[in-house]
Amino acid sequence: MAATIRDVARLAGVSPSTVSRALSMPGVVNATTRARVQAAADRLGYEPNRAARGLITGRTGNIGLVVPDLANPFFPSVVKGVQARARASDVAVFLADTDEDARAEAGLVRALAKQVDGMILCSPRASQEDLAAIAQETTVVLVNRLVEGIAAVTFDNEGGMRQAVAHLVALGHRKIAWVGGPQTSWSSAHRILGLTAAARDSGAELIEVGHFAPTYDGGMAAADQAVATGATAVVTYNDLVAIGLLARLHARGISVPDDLSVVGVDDIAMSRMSRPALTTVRLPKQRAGEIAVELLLAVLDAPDPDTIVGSRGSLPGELIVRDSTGVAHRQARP
Amino acid sequence: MAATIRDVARLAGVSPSTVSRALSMPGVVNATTRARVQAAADRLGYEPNRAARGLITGRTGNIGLVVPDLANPFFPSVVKGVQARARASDVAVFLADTDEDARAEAGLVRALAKQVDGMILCSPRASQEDLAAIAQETTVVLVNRLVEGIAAVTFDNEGGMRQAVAHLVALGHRKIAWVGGPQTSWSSAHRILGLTAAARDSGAELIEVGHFAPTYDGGMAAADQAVATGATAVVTYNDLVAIGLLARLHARGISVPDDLSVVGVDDIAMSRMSRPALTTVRLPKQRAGEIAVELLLAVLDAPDPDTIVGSRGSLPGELIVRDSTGVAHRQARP
DNA sequence: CACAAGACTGCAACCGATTGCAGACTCACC
DNA sequence: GGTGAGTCTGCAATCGGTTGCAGTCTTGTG
Repeated sequence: MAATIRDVARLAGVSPSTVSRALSMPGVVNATTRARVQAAADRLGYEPNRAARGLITGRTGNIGLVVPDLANPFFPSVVKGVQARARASDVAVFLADTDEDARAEAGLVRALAKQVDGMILCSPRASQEDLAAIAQETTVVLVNRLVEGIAAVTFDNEGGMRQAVAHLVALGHRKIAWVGGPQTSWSSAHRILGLTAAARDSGAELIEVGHFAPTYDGGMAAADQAVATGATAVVTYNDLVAIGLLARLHARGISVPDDLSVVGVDDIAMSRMSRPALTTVRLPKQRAGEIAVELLLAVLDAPDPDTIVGSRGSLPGELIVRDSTGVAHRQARP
Repeated sequence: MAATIRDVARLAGVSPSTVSRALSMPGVVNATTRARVQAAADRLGYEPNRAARGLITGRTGNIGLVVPDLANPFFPSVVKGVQARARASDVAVFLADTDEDARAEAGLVRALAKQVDGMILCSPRASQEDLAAIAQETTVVLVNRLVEGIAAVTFDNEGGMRQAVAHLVALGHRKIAWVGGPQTSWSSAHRILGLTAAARDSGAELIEVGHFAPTYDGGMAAADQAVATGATAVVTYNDLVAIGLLARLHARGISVPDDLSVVGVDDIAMSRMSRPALTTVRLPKQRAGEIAVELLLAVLDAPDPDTIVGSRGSLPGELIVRDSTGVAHRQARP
């Protein structure tokens, strides 16, 4: 059985209160006493029980993290960022995977809320109303989603899309297809805004191919429709979709980038490994996780949280040019 | 602020004890009273604070999960399995990523131990002694590692390697190279045992190429050495390595599978997306996570945990044949 | 040498739950 | 109507910590 504060107190010959103070408010306790307590604590391998502390102080030192699907390589990156930053502040992380189930989300948040100081919801699938309700009960930071009145860290989707379009237009592309993500995806909606604006500004034509699952198979499914548009370049919702699309194009004997250029979004690890290596808009996923933690801790510490809610971070994307984009030298296919 | 048991009690006009009983020991409480309590709890959105419960009952309903690196696609799969199974039993999961730091491992376990009922350590990098010490203090289940006296769920490395060798030998390969993982990797050590035995039994020659990082770059680094052995087939520590190896072979103009066959291990999502699609030994990663939770819960519930420790699960691998393996029709390269 | 100020430390209450124990109440039966 | 059995519910202690308050012990000063 793990050592309690009483065990340490007994061994050091002091009261539990003194142990508590010696460990968490050094300076208040006599140096000699503190050394004795420290020695006892070390010998027993004592670590205070955060849960118990949380009952008193209202701060457990735990945070919750909810993601839709860890199998999507985007999320492990964010989780890693959260982990790293949390560890640096001696904060432990509860992780929940909702399996893309919007209803499960609220329930999980509820269950976790009691044992954490606050929660980070990454790309939440829940409705705006549900999120607002959740934020009412516990401190929340959103990642990759924007809801009125809730602190959030997002990616600059518009800027990223502008970079992609500028790159393609510079290569001579004038007809660009967009393979969208899930209908309900917040980021998909914002990416198309950026694309539309960028296309308009640069005189290119944008053709929407529709909504697809944000997966390899979704990309396979989208490929033929993208080709049928006659576009010379395709921008996809994310890299997984782009890679699935590449596979289908390869199977059909359509050459990338000679016949068709392809651009993804995210820059997951897999993207540099695809053939051809994927041109993509890199999102600072890990950084987003780190910032989310910082934002959450800041909100928790703030006397007036509302001042901070306003300061949300929008992280810039960065175009990574690899081999899946090239000069538009063929006419559009029939 | 979230509702406490006292709030519910006040609203229902009963004592906190009655609320506690009404919610967790139905049958003991009068039906009328219980209904009143239930209504009050629902209205306040009451969820008991597990941490507080844990102080009394010794069971928090939380478990800890430690992985070396979420960026390695192997681990998110395991985590997903753990998540899914834990959620089914209404158990919450603490996740920690050690960043491949063996020393951090023990510290993280210590910090988490107090707020969880038990921990699952996935592919722990810590020494056998440290693990034994950890298991002394808290209930532990290992995944992908075997240590005397600790419950564990492992993969049948030997069996998987036998399947791979049988496949290659059937294709006519007689000279097989092995690209090993990290020196300290338990599974790498066991895979080579299986390979050696299988090679011996089937009259094939096994050539060890050395130890490499379990990453794409590790595979790139290993490729040239693997080719230099003159082997007609290569088995790699895992799929990431195999995919890196494929990339380097492609760059050098070495055709897979015509010039060289490649077999990976794990069957991560990426493997079917590589070009050529990777033949690999599929490990039931998610299942391993699920079983680890079951094992942990069983050990926790067992009156005498030692009886269960013996019953460790070894999960079979399954050879998935794709396009990276073919008939050995060329002579070994110089 | 007495006394006051200041530095430490311990006592006890508290956080949000659970649970053994005993008191209160209902009801049936003699 | 009194008594006993049985059912239900509340009291109070407990878990592992934290913290306001008060008591003790030093130490310095007049």
